[in-house]
Amino acid sequence: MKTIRETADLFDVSTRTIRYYEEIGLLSPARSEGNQRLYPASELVKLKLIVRGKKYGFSLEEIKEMVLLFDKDRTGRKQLERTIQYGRRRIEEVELKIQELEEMKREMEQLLVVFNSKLEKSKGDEGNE
Amino acid sequence: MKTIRETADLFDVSTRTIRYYEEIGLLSPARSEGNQRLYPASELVKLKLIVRGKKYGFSLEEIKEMVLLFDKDRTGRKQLERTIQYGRRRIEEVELKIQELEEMKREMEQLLVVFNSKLEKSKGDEGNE
DNA sequence: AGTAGCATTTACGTTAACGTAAAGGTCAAG
DNA sequence: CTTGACCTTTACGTTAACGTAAATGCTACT
Repeated sequence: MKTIRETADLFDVSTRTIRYYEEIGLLSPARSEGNQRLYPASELVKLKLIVRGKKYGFSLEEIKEMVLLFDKDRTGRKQLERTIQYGRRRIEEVELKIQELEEMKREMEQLLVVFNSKLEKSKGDEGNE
Repeated sequence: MKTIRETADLFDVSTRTIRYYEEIGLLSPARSEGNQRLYPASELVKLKLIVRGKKYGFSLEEIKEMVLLFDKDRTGRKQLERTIQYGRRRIEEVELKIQELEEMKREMEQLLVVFNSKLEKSKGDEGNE
């Protein structure tokens, strides 16, 4: 059970950020005798997912959907099946993002090729700059 | 030479968005006789880069750096070399993003495996729900 | 039991990336 | 040459995701 400060340092975020995530229903830490927040391992796992999700273009609202899916104890079979289905869709979205980033990378590499050939050409005429 | 509306429709963004990109120095369209914006192919290419960049987690400030690199006519050799170097770094960043997204995907798949096994278990005791 | 360094809630402030409205100019069709 | 659909600039409004400050409570150590 880590304090809010320890948790913040662990993920390199501010305590305000952590409290904000609680405000919008993403985290629900335990409390100490004196009402101070205490983060068990399960909350740390959630925070890790949040931080990573943020880093790669998901909004907190989107992340919320994802995290809440893997959060509640899904007892009913139907619920479980739905969760799995929804999870698969999310994974497909991530795959799409990866593919488009790869296309972006290829385009940028193409541009570099163009610039490189310009550079080669300019090797003939030394003397300017 | 497309008008601002045609351009907006082409990329599915608002005209305000396009004007905003001009405000912050990302686009510089031509002008008609009567002072209306006209977008040649080169500006459309830039806008495409911007839209794609946005979609995958880059801020407009970051995109600005990238776009401006491939924008001005880089005449000097030193400038050209620097541009290429900087471009390579950007590509590495994109590669990193891809890798971390792939890790994210793997983790999500792991979670699905866990849920699937839960589902299998619950297949034994039919009768609830 | 005093105090330094944490924590709490409440609430206003900030920035990026636009949205939206006002007041008016431009352009193509008829 | 007059509409109607587009365009212009100016400027204030909005939302997400926190930052920051104030007033106060808790905790660990000496």
